[in-house]
Amino acid sequence: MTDIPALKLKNQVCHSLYSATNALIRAYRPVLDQLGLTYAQYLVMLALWDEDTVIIKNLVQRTRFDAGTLTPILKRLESKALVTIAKSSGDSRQKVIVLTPQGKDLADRARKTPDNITRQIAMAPEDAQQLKALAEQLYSLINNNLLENDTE
Amino acid sequence: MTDIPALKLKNQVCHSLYSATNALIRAYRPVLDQLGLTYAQYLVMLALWDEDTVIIKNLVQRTRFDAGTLTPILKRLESKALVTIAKSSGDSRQKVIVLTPQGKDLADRARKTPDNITRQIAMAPEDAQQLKALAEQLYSLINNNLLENDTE
DNA sequence: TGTCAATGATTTGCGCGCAAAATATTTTGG
DNA sequence: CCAAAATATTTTGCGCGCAAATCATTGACA
Repeated sequence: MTDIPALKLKNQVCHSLYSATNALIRAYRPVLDQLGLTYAQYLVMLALWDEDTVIIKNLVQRTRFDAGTLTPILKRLESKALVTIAKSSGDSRQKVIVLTPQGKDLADRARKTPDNITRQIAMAPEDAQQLKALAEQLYSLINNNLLENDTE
Repeated sequence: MTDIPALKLKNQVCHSLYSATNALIRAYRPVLDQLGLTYAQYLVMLALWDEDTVIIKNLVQRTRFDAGTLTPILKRLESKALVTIAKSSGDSRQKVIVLTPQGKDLADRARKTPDNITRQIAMAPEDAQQLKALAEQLYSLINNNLLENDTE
């Protein structure tokens, strides 16, 4: 129909990226179901297993989630008794997120998740690493370039 | 805290992919706003500009969207008068999606969108192509391998 | 030919993802 | 000190994304 190559769905990097990401999230679902976590909740828990007792702003930076997205995710993690959410004693605008003992214990049960997924998908490790590097590059380019346009 | 390298957020391909994809969608938003389209609606329109007068199942295959996701998207495109949705005269389980004249005209206004985004982000073309290829590979691996596990 | 499985699409319910607006608290500059 | 700007978080509203259930229609086949 429309013969503009630039408009062909097959030529869109964004479509490949989008469908691959969604497929990957679907692949994680049955595995994460066993932990009682959604994909987004899993990423937040990964961040907290790296370092907890942090304020939400810190999680926004490390997870790259929107604050408005994070608030309800943290509430769900709290209702599953994986974290506590408390006002900071210093700056009371801030809230401090701390893992509960159950939240810490879940790390043991989650230990095999990455290998599990990796084995199922069976992408060559060097390809996976390259994909990660290129995705990181894209993320940086978008943020840096959009930042420039804002401040100019 | 948890010193299991496999569980470190920094080591997760999925996190890089996820945040890059979301960043890319955010980058498209202001551009697509001018066309009155969301990102998902844009992908569906791209598919229809390639080939319209197709049934929904055909769009499910080409866009890689879930049918339950596509139904409301198509309704919104219909309410914007970009497509018509009609029962198939042959098999009346099927619905036929056809671009309206406005829907076709929008292709002209969308013509510069891909270049626009490409220039803004300024990723090296060979990197973008490699990213696309790796994302396609991941998509295929997930679908093929999960298919195998189902039929075994 | 009537029943039963298969197929195409819709609905339901829940959890994001995020822009924009609102709220509460702290910081800053006069 | 105090008003105004800045900061941290929450709320609101809309549009996905998708599993599961449902509905309508068609196909298969005994």
